[in-house]
Amino acid sequence: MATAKTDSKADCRADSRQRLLTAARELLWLNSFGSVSVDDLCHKAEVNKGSFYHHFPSKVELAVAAFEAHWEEMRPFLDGIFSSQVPPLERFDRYIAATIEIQAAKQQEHGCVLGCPYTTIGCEVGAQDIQLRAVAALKGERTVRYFVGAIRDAQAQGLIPAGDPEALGLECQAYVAGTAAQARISNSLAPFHRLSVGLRRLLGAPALEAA
Amino acid sequence: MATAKTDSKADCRADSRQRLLTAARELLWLNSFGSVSVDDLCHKAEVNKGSFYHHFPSKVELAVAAFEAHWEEMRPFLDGIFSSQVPPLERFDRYIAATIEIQAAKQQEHGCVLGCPYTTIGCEVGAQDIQLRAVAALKGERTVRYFVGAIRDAQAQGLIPAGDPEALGLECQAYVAGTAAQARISNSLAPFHRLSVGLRRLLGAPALEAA
DNA sequence: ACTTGACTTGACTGATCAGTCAAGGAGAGT
DNA sequence: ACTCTCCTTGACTGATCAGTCAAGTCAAGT
Repeated sequence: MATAKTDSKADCRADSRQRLLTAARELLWLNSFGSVSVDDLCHKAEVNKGSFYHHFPSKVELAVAAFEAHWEEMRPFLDGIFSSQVPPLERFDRYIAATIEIQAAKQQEHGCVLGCPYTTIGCEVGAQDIQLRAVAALKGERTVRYFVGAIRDAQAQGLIPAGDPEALGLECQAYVAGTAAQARISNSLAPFHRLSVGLRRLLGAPALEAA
Repeated sequence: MATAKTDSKADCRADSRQRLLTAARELLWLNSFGSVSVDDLCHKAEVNKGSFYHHFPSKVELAVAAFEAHWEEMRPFLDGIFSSQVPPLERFDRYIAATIEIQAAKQQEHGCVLGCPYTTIGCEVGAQDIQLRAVAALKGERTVRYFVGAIRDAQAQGLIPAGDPEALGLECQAYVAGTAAQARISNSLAPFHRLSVGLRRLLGAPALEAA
């Protein structure tokens, strides 16, 4: 009883920060940074304005923290997908499959395709907010890091032609990000389904045999 | 004198609509839709609020009109680049060269890389504004149309392997849009300089010989 | 000279914005 | 029982937002 009481109180109190992070992730993914107000975030998180500014100095800081928390949550999952234990080209396939799964779930939930929140917000703020743009840039660099590792292994195993892995990884990231943008703008999952074939071609890998 | 007087008056009066279109194009390209206010647009165009709402019923309508005007302005130029008289793969090279030129000029002007305004705003509004998203989608479709034509010709001439031109065109557009997003987020022209090599690989064309 | 209609002017409204603040509640350590 | 610190509450400020409006300007048609 004592512990239960303590827990529920702690839940009610200390979780408001966590609830704000979750609310930020959801609202900023669905909408844009500019169109989501602090009041929206507070309402969604069931938190008062004062509490918001107790935990975060500004809307930007909350967004940054939310994205960082999201990354920390995704990292183990992505580490698994891009593990050296997985055949290089299969890593891309798994990454695409996971992306489609996530996007389809979001579409089911919200009735529209959401795309990549980092790309969306990074483009939105442009040069206006250095901090947010840096977060988006960081997400890109991290993704490229996964890609480059897979590309190096694929080249070493002769699965794809030799070539600058860094440049190739950046190209792949651009293609994936553009696909997400295309999906959001056309409100369709179809672009994601072109990823598998397109990425292989971009990598210079032989096309998959028709199954 | 009489004509001069009439002209200058006409300039002062009837041009406010045009000035608003120009201001919208500049501000919406540099910033985001949500962060540009009607007051900003009026100030930039040197037009009063009332005049704004005389010419356009809302900020969205101005943005739509500005993008449409921009397209009409660009069309002859793009028609030239993607002319049937130009060798298919060279069309892409010319398109990329023109893109880099424009982006470099904008960077010079504003101190930062701007990317593609259609992709940026299309992603930003997402499902929030159907009208603006439709404009962004339309821009994508028009670009794909150019690409598909070039791809068909390239395939017919045996420059690239056979394959669904529509799907390939969409893949190319995703890659180009993603490159623009990457450029804006990383505030660098470098992604654009990877386009030429990457696009050829995505198309399945043989790599260019080192010159 | 008079009318008409397109365009401009700038003040105005009410809503919403980000961010502040003083006051209070509650667990934890003493 | 006392205090300390973390957290919450909700009203508040002043700025800014999109959009309205009545009054006026001006050129062109008659």
